[in-house]
This record gives sequence, structure tokens and C-alpha cells, in this order.
Amino acid sequence: MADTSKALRNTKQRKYMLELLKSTKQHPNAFWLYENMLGAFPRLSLSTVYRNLGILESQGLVQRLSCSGSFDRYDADISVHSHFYCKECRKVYDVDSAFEKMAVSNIECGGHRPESCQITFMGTCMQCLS
Amino acid sequence: MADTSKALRNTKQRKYMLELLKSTKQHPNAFWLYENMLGAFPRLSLSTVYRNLGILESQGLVQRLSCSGSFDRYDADISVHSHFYCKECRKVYDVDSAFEKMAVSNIECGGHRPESCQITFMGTCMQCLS
DNA sequence: TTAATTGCAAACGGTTTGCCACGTT
DNA sequence: AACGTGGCAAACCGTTTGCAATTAA
Repeated sequence: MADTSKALRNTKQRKYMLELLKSTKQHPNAFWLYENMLGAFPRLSLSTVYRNLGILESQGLVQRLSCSGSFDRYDADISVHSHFYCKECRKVYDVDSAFEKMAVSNIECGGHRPESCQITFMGTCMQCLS
Repeated sequence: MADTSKALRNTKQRKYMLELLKSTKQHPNAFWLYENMLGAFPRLSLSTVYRNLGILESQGLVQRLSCSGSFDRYDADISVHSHFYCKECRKVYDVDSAFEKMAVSNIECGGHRPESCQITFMGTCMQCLS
């Protein structure tokens, strides 16, 4: 998707986006980013957000989480960790269990060569339980 | 999505779909199912496929796999197992590692209540390696 | 200067929905 | 007969793309 032969420029928009992503513990989607950048960039367009998300992802600065059925979410925390998806409120939480380390270091993958691993728990979150 | 108060009927189309899903080791998307049912149901429409996938999913007979960026895939193997997603050929493979059993039985999930768990490895598959 | 990037608008593609006829129970 | 379901077409919505103007290097 991103052409690595290009000399990337450090755009205000892209810089701002990455900071925004790093500053939140949420796992925003493209539209959330768009809305939260409008203050700083009143003429911002959604396509810019999408294009920059693609660039950041291909640079490995951002992780794309595909949440079943709906829109993708993005996470600037690129450390190895799992996610918990609440089917009630649709929020995504970080989960730090012991499995993902084992899973990622696992090379017993039926002969395939894994590069990364996403562990997603699904259920009801703490907040929705009460 | 599916109304559980309804008395579901056993339609030819739905029965056939489930058999088709069970008969393949692939992880088909809606369109694959559509194409492979056209022989038996020449007037079949895509929306029927989608509606029945929703019903089967809510009955727990089928698992929905969300593959980043593109379309969803479905799996009639509802046993606990992981998936390997090849970024080259975009195929999805079943992987039977030891982790998922541990992961699903894990209740140390930051206070949330997990009901299921999807482990997805991403990388290059055996076939594309050679 | 020049090539990457932006904003805009239109296209795209997978999925959902409204409607009415059909077929299972 | 009653009502869940199918087919059809249009709507939906998140995402991508073409293009001319802008801007970082």
C-alpha cells in the first residue's frame, strides 16, 4: 500500500495524528481521529486520516485491529499485548496476559512463518457487568 | 441481530449453506458461499447468504473471523483453534497450537469476563514461502 | 523547484434493509 | 392460514482513489 521508495515528509497532520494516538488509551477508529483533529485542522479531510493511518501502519508505528463486522481500530501501543472486545459497549481494552508472549515466540505454526499475532478476547467488560 | 423469539424454519438454503461450510477446510467469505450455492439455487441472492450467516452465527453454529481490512470469513469448525492469516495469498489456515486452550480457560483478563478468544497469527504461509 | 501530501468529491465494495411474493410449519 | 424466509433492488457506510492545489524538503 505504501511505497517505500518515496521519501516521506513529516507533515503536521501526520505528526499530530500519531501524538493523538499515543495520548489515548482508547483504540480509536479513523472517524474519532478525524473529529479530534478538526480543532487543529479545520479543513482536514477523512481521506487524509486514512492515508496517514496506512503510512503509519506500514512504518510499524501503529497497529491495526480488525474488529468483527464494523470499522477497524488503531493502536499506537505496538508492544505485544492482547485485546479485550466488549460485545455490549463495543469498547476495546488492553489486556496484559502471559499468553501473547508465548504465542508470538511460538514457531510451531504448522509450517507457516508467523510475524505477528493478535489475541482477541470477546465477552462482557467489567463496566458492563455491573 | 437475530430475533431469538422467532421460531426458526429449516430452509433448504440454510441447511445447504451449513453443509457447504462444514465440508470445506477453507474459510469462505459470503461471496464464495453464494457462488457455490448458485448451482443448487440458481435464483439465490447474496442477501440470503448474509442473512443466513447472521442466523447461523447467532445460533453458534458458525464462527465469524474478521480479517483486517477486507471482508469477513466464516468457519463452521466451532472448536477452539487459532488461525493463520497469510499476508501474501490472503488464505486463512487452521492452526492447532496449545495456546488457545490455555487462553480461553484464562480468567485473568483484567476483570472482564471473556466468553471466547480468537488467536490470529499473521505472516507468510508455507506455500508462499517456497 | 519538485515531488509528496492535502482537500475535495466521487467511486468502490462488502454488508444491510425494505418490500412483497413465496414456502415451511 | 400465519409468519419466517427468499429474491430483488436500493440504501448504507467505512474506505479508497483521481485530481488539482498546496507544502515540506
